[in-house]
Amino acid sequence: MSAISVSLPDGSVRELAEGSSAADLAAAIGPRLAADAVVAVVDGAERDLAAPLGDGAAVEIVTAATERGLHTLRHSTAHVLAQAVLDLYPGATFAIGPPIEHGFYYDFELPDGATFADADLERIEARMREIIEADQPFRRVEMAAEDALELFEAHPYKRAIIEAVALGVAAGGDLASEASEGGRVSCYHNDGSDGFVDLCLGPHVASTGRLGHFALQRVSGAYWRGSERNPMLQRIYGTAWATRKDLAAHLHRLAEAERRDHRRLAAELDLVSWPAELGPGLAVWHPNGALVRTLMEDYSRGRHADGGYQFVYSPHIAKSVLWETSGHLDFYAESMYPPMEMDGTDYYPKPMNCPFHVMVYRSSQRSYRDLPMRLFELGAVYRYELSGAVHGLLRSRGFTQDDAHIFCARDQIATELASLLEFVLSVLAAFGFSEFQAKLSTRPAEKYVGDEALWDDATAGLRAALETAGLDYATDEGGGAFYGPKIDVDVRDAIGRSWQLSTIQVDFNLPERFGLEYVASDGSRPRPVMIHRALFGSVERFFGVLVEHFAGAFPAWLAPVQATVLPVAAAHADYGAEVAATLRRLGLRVETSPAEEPLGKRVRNAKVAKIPYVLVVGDDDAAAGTVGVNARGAKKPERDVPLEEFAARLAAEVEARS
RNA sequence: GCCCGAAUAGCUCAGCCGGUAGAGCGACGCUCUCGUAAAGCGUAGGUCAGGGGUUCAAAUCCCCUUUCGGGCUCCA
Repeated sequence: MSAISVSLPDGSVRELAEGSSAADLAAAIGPRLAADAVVAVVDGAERDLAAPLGDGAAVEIVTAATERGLHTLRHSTAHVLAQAVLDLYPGATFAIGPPIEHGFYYDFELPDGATFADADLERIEARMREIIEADQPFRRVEMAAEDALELFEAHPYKRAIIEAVALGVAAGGDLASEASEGGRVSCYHNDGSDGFVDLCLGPHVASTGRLGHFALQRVSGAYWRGSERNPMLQRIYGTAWATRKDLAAHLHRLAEAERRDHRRLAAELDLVSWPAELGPGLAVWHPNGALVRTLMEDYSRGRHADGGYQFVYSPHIAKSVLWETSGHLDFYAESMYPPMEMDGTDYYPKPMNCPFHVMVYRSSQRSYRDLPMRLFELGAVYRYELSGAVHGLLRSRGFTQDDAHIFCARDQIATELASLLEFVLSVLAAFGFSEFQAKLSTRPAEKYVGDEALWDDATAGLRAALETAGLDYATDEGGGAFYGPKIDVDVRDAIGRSWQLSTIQVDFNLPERFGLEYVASDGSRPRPVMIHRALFGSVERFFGVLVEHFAGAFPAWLAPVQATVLPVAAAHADYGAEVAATLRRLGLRVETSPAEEPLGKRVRNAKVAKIPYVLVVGDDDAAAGTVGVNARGAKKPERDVPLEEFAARLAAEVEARS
């Protein structure tokens, strides 16, 4: 028997018997690797472990410890889900079942339009565990597309995929992962099953026994190929991990996210509510929420004043002619509220503030000496969001943009962008965010306005700003809007979720449409460039993100109540009032709670309200001018802290915004 | 907008196969005056989201509407 040699990622070379597979290679390297192996990457392409290796191949054994391995694990688990559903629901057919972040899903169609209920998940999951227990091998078979069409005769969605990927019938791009190209497709049989076979490009784990740390999560509807013109399929979502521990950690993160849900905390902390009478996506702000919001806005205004911005205001509605000129009625109409007619003219609620700021710019002749001109407004906008898309403060129909528009000369773009990005990051950092991820979106291939040199300049400016800021960023080639390139900034919150907040967009379009110009030093009249910039994005959404980030425990500078004073008994009420008054004179937000309830109860109430400091005052304190300090998060309370010392400490904490 | 699910006291929820509404917390009142996460007793509070239908009888079954949740799509 002749031998083949293959190379490993570390550069070493191994001799194997001809016909050996990646699984054999893993076994030859060590039993641990053989057990952990999920798939192989052979000459750069993912392959099943069972696939025979060619002489001279470069082979990497992939374990579930890597993203790639996990991906396969999840993909294979999706197949097991499909097998379970087809077993349990006669007449069911299946569509696609890819791995996704943290898990997988599979889309099905049940006979006679039947649907899954949450209770079905238990039954399906039990069947999946039986399939995993049976340790069925995944066996790859390649065949001509025509044969596959016959094999999947009873499954119209599979047939559609085959036609799309192998026979050139137009289809959505994400389906390409489901089968191979060139008139041939691949399928995976589960040996030992009741003849289950799925159309799939692979690769898969060696057998179902390799799987197991998964949970089915929910069922929902999803359109075939994501288009609302297509039939609605039944989608089942699940999560799958390499180890029991990873699965438990993921489920714990989900529970933590639920605990932090801003809609729940908004009710518990009396911040915001959504009365049904207002309609979807429309909130009212209660005193506590409004106070936090005011503090956020005041801080933002202060920073903008320092940053050379000028404040402007604009109305909530404007005549249709404004939106015709701006182009919004052409490309944004479906997100706009319908017009209201008055005196024979249509007025539209504004979905954006930019045209108004353009009006401010255009209100008088501008000189190069006026540039860059930075206009800022906390502008309320209204957008028609699909009713099913509305979600608390994070997605609403009315919200307030912290919107700035910067008008500058072409040669000022780069410096302006650099200082702009630095400004954005510095303000976000003040709210407790330290991890950022940016995305640079460049010129679309087809439809765009402005000349290429201008795009190149602006894009280079954005890139330089990102690099100066030392920001981690990805480039979305061709992902920019038609009117200019942009940077989006995501922040990572306390439990690792990322939120898209800030955006910096260069715009060559509006200055053109509104015929903006300025008088240059040589007397010529060039067009200014406009930069749109939202920092919080939406004040409401940013507030919601903050609530979740802090789990409702706002830092002292933002907390609606910074300290609560609890007299031990009625006899200490006067001293308690004195303590509260002293702190209030320093501008601190302090409440007192009289001794009508037991102290333990009042401490509990303060803790539940997530108040940063609980101050307990009794005989000793009244005599010595001290307070007992029970700080949020501290292991045990401090006793006999001089009032001046505590006041200075809280004032310093507020000042430092820590 | 579409699919699935949900809506019972201010909040969290119980209420089975239809027989006519309950708890805990909260609020209010009285008692208790207390050194660090829930004192005791009492009172009020619900057209069971709204409307229609089936039935001797509907919180419960059916239809419509509204709002919410999870998705699809979209996005700040």
